[in-house]
Amino acid sequence: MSERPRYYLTTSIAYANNRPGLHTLYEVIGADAMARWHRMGGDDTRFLTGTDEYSVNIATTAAERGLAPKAFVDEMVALFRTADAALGIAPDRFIRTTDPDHQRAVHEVIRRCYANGDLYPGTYEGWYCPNEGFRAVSDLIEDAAGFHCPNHPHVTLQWLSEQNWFFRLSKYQAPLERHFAEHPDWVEPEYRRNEMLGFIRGGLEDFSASRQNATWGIPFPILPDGSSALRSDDTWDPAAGTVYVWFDALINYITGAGFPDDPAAFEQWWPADLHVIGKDINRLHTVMWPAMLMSAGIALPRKVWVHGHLTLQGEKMSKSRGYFLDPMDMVKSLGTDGTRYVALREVPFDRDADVTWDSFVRRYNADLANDYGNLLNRTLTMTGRYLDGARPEPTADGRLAAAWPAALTAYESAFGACLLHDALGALWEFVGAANRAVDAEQPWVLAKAAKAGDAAADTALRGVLGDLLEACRLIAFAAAPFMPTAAAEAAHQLGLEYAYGADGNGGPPLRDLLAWGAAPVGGKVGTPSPLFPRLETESVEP
RNA sequence: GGCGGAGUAGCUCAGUGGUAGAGCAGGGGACUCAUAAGCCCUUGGUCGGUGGUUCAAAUCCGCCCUCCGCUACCA
Repeated sequence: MSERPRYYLTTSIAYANNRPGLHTLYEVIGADAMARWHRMGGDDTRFLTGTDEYSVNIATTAAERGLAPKAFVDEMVALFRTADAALGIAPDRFIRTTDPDHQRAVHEVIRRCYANGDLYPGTYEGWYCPNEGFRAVSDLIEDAAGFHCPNHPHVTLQWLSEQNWFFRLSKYQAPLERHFAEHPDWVEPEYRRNEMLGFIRGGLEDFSASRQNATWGIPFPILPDGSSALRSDDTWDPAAGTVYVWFDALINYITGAGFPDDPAAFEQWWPADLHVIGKDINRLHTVMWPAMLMSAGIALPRKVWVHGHLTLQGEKMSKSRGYFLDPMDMVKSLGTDGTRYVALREVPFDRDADVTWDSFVRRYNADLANDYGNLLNRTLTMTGRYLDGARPEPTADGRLAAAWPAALTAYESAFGACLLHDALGALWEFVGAANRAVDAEQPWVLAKAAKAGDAAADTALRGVLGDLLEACRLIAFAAAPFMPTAAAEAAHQLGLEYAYGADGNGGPPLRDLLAWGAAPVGGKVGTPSPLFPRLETESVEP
């Protein structure tokens, strides 16, 4: 087993009922950048993402399209995988809840919870909207005619009851409160933690862990009398019902770590260091999931990070209503790295943000084309023209050498706090410093004097260009978790080796490369070519 | 309704007692290595409203207005 520190992080699994939008993949891009940061940093890293594929809704949607549920989700999952690839997302495993090992994991968790007395047969009753399923009374509209679903006001609601297995969440109120108290930063940002703590303190009800009549789901492995639902012909008795999606979906995180098939792997990877999730599923991850794990006797994840949502022109993204950004279209216009950058720079990772296509293009042009890409381009052009491409060494006492340590510290600190937008902001402060240094030092003036025989000017010129090349190198490598392809290309143009693989593994510990002056001595720079071509707003449409 | 958060320049936000800030967008300028990019300067705000505390309030307190989050069986 490896001696390196290990790091296991996950995204939530995407509901495979439609093709993916940027609002869904935003989280995966962020987690992928984090995974790369750890891989490049030398950690033994495992990054899990995937799809949530069961549920009554998916079975219904599949039927509407005339497909078997599995054929339908296969189609959706292919779209997710294509989009992931286009965005440069490199999971160590793409998990699907329809994977066979996930069913084994779910069954094992259920057996453990049952053995612990936390699963019992009961009856669930409530208002049922044929289009949306059971609805909380607080979500319904009440008028003289009775209750109505807010989204389907003309559909008659039914009062239904069904026989379900229940999970004894009520038993875990005190243990959860204790866990929140003893691990104050286990849910972040803090306001998200407080919301859930408030929810827990308000009292917890048991929740359904199975559905009686849903067939598209993992078979529930236990019959109401406690006997196994596995029949002699090796099939599961449908009378036991299926596992409720929200009970099975969360378990993917341990399936993906090797539970229960590979105890050695599970020992290595669990507990997860980080679950990256969206605010809409906070309760599932920070109330239900830890209770399930406690019941099954499994350690709790170390941290849950709750990011915000993207809205498009003030509207919740929704494909059917036209408020939708297709990541594939973005990649077409902004490139893989451009899309990753603007998504993570323009949307604060700790709260909601409204985005527009224009805001992305503006950000791309300002930060990538104008500031960073142009910095690299002008630096390389001057090195080629004034020094015949020979790469001079950076100085130890220039203004950029002095500015770098603080920039790196701010970058790492924001990254460690999951504030990815702030990390990029800190790095781009340094990009600005490098651009200001060009104008302050005026290498073209130095070059003219050097050509006329001024030895001091020649020394100064080499120092300035050495510093600028070093700044470009540091920016490229530091930004590599966000923009891996551009980092490799920038290194190539700088005449430097880029030893990391496509997923960020391999290569030296990134921290070693991020020291001022860590560049190899000597050599020549390559041919400059615009890294991020400038976009004209008018000619680019999503 | 309850609990929590927020309202500051066109946009996104920083600023917790001492004469209003940043980035982007807009305007002007000098330069020229560069992706007509970069750099310098600059327009622009009764800091949601109102009443108080204080020598002094965006900043503290009261009330009001607006917006947002959480408030369990879609996930």
